[in-house]
Amino acid sequence: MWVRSDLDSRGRADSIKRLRPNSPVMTEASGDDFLPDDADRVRAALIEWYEDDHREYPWRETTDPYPILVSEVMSQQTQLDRVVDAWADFLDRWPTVEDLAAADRADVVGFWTDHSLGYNNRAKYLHEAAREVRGEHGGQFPRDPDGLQELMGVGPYTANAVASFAFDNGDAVVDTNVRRVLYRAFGVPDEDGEFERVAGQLMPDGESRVWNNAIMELGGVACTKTPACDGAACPWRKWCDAYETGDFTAPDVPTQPEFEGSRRQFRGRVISVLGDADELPLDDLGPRVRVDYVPDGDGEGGREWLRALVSDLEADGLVELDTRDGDAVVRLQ
DNA sequence: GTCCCGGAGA
DNA sequence: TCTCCGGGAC
Repeated sequence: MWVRSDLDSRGRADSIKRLRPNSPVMTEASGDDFLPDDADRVRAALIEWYEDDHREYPWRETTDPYPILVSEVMSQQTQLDRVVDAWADFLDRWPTVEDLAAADRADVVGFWTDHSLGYNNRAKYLHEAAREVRGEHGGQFPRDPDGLQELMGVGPYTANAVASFAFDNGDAVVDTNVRRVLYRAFGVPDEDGEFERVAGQLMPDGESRVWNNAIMELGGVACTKTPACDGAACPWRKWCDAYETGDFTAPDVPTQPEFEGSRRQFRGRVISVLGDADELPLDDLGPRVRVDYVPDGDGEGGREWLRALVSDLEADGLVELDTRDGDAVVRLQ
């Protein structure tokens, strides 16, 4: 059974908010929060899932902060595929932070341009950061997020990432992937510093390296904009609000496109989904067609909305809607 | 994601 | 003055 099937995530968010302001009985450790009661199982499940299998990137094989910083800066603007080559070339040319600090700015910017790494301001920042490490830190990177964040071009995100991956000494990383995961799984509201607060509470103490890798991997391969819960064997399915309700809305998932275009788009998606799943119940098809599918919803994105869409496709001779045994099953015609 | 700038409020 | 926040640029 669902541990929290009686709770509505938004209603819960509201009640939490009323309790929170400076309530003396509310402490970080009070446990009254968005997380399930068995949060330790949630943590263990994710780490196990990550360690069992994950994408491999060369910068995950080092704990040297310099190459890690380079990878983070590059990743902020470029698809990971392109970063892999550029990263290797960059380190080939400037193997250490001292080498980079000694380089001419124009060469670093030139490298950025030659490798199509986007806004060359980043190259400037990276070069400047290297000089700060040399000049203000004796050639050694700061080992904590606050120290790292003082480096040019290093904000809260990158500071935590480097502190985590290099020194296993970071706080919970909060990027759009993590926000999406927390919003969907536990109904964490998109307001104030709620993501940061809950993310920090969820992260196991002193395990920032594996944890931040794992939760970002989750958002990167399973809890994607169009979710792949089953395909990626998401370890949080039994705790996940969105998996339970079928509502995969998220802060970074664009809301409905123009009505006319959307209908055409959804028709196409139905066909595409059915293409690699021979037949699907209506409610399984729904979430794959639109992330904000809610079976019980009565308007756009509800079961009846989907049934109507499928009926049109059936009339066009594209799909088959089989309602013989109680629930409707859709397949390609 | 980070920086910078301009406006609002203390 | 100084800090916080939104908005835009890179």
